[in-house]
Amino acid sequence: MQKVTLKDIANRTGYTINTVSRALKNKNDISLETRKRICQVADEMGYIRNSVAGSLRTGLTLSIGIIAANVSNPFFAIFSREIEKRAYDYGYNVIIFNTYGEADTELKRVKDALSKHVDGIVISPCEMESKSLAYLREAGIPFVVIGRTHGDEDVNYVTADDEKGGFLATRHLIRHGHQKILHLSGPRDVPSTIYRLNGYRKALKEANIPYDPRYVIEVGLGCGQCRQVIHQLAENHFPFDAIFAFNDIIAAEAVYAAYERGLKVPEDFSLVGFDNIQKDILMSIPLDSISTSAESIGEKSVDILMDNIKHREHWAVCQETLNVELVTRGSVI
Amino acid sequence: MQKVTLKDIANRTGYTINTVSRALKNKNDISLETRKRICQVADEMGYIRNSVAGSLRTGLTLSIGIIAANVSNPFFAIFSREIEKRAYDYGYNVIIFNTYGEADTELKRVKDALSKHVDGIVISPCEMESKSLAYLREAGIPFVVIGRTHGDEDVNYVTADDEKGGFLATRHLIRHGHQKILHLSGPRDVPSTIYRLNGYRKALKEANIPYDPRYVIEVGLGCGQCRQVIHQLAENHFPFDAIFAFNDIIAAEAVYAAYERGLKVPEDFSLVGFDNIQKDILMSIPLDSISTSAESIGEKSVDILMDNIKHREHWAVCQETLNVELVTRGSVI
DNA sequence: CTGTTAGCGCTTTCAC
DNA sequence: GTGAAAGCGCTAACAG
Repeated sequence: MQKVTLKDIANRTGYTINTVSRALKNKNDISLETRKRICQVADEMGYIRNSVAGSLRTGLTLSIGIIAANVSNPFFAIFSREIEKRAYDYGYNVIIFNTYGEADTELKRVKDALSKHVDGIVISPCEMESKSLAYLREAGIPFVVIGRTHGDEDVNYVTADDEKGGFLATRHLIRHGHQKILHLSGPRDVPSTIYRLNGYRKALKEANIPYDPRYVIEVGLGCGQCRQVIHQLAENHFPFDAIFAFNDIIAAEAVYAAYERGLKVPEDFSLVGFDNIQKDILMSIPLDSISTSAESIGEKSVDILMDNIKHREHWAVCQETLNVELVTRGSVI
Repeated sequence: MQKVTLKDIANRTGYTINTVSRALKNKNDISLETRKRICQVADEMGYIRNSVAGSLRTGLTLSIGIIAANVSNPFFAIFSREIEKRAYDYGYNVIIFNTYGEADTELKRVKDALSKHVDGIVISPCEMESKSLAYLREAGIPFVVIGRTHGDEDVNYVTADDEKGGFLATRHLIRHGHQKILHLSGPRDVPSTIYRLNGYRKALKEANIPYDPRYVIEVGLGCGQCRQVIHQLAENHFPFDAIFAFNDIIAAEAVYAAYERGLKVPEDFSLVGFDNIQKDILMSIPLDSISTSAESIGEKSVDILMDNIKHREHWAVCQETLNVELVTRGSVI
């Protein structure tokens, strides 16, 4: 099928291209009658606006990019969904760019996104001091960093209140009488790791439980790393009666590993995760977790981006730490 | 920062826009020296190609659309990742469009995608007789339907060998001595549902186990529906010693529900799922499942699309049923 | 109310 | 080897 353009409609109706364009936009400097006629003909001819041409003209593509490690990771999957949905409400599309946690790939993908002229970018950088962020600042495109705070005063970010989350999770375990609480911590260089750990320590302190560094174990985010850790602990008969995991994915892995050794949650140990992915994805066992309470990170990111795009030249920086709350399902007894 | 265009580079180097364009494309009708010089200057000036302009000119956007119910569903999350990765290898980007299983939304999103001038579309239609598909055919854009076969001879599709999968899953359970095998079946109007059920029946027949329709229960794909079913069965003391679930997500939900009633997998019943999402996402318990054996559905879809795009005017239709195999992890004893 | 004109940034064809 | 010119389809500014 031939593509129908404004020109075709113009030829058919006898109006000029410009009039057709304005009529289809429902501008009221075109008579109602003409508008109706033109819209009808456009419809008949199966006209679909070529937004590539429009974008070239207006300088806006009405699309944003998501740059993250891997959209098949449930956290990012949910995140992408949230973003796509919110963006849609603003009339925006979403292009996904997976970095697989590689800095080089990340930079390439940032350039790809820029080349596609996305109007804004949501990025979860794979490194703290990321070249990509410097690049994005240079480029002068609106972007929001998510999941990790950022030193610079002039970079947008959205993150959950990690310290409070860590505190709530740990206090929850303590209140159920647990004392030997393992913290399966995230990668050292991720800010959230530090904050969640701080929350953990704060809760211990509040309960006068001495902090024992052997109970904090760093777990890579790669698949299978947590499993090893659990197996090793079991091997050594390391005593613990509860786990606070850096996130729900690590928690799930802990359950899996425990299962392999004949340990059950919550009978053999209680467990709390983080991110509450279970609000969107069923996880085969109930898992207590920490969730942002009002808006989600994805939604907030889009709101910021849209604000920035609207105030093209001088936008306001927004650094948001979202409130969190505990969600209980029964993995703590 | 001001956007750098070919014109800027032309001004700076003294060459014409055209020469710059050709030089950056490394065309060999430009002298090597000039090419080097121009590329260097482009680099210095931080030039990023405006692919919107290029697309308008060439008619190709180098992006494809994924239209599916919901990318936060693990199956589609993995699927999107596969597609994004493969597309990237071809120099393509991916735009996501969530339909939330609503036919109206789906059609809108198809039009959005067409408006964005994607070069091709991978779609998992929410209805069997989808208006969207008719629309896509009209539009003459390459598209691949996934996950469900399609009556029309001239529509591309990729699907797993559902019947074989259903057969392998059920035979696996039978071989472990199970006789009272529940099949948590998918929605009636999804072709895969029928095929997987056929496989189930075939395996029963092979083992001379009479088919009992009470053992096939249709479960909606919405969250929580499977849970109800399991609870009801438990309430009624309906006897079963194994479950073959339509997919891994339903399987996960079954585990969850069973857990709530104090039943464990595999001690209290064995369980097999479908899609093997666990190859990418950890599921807290080991789950036997059915997987496509060589290429994945996502990869194959992209390959087909790229072939269609290349042979712009008269492409070959490709209807592919991918071979499947059983993956065991210990949820069947 | 509608038409005219110009141009977004790139690629392609053809000429020199 | 390089330049000149045209045009992809749309929109914005201005004219009438």
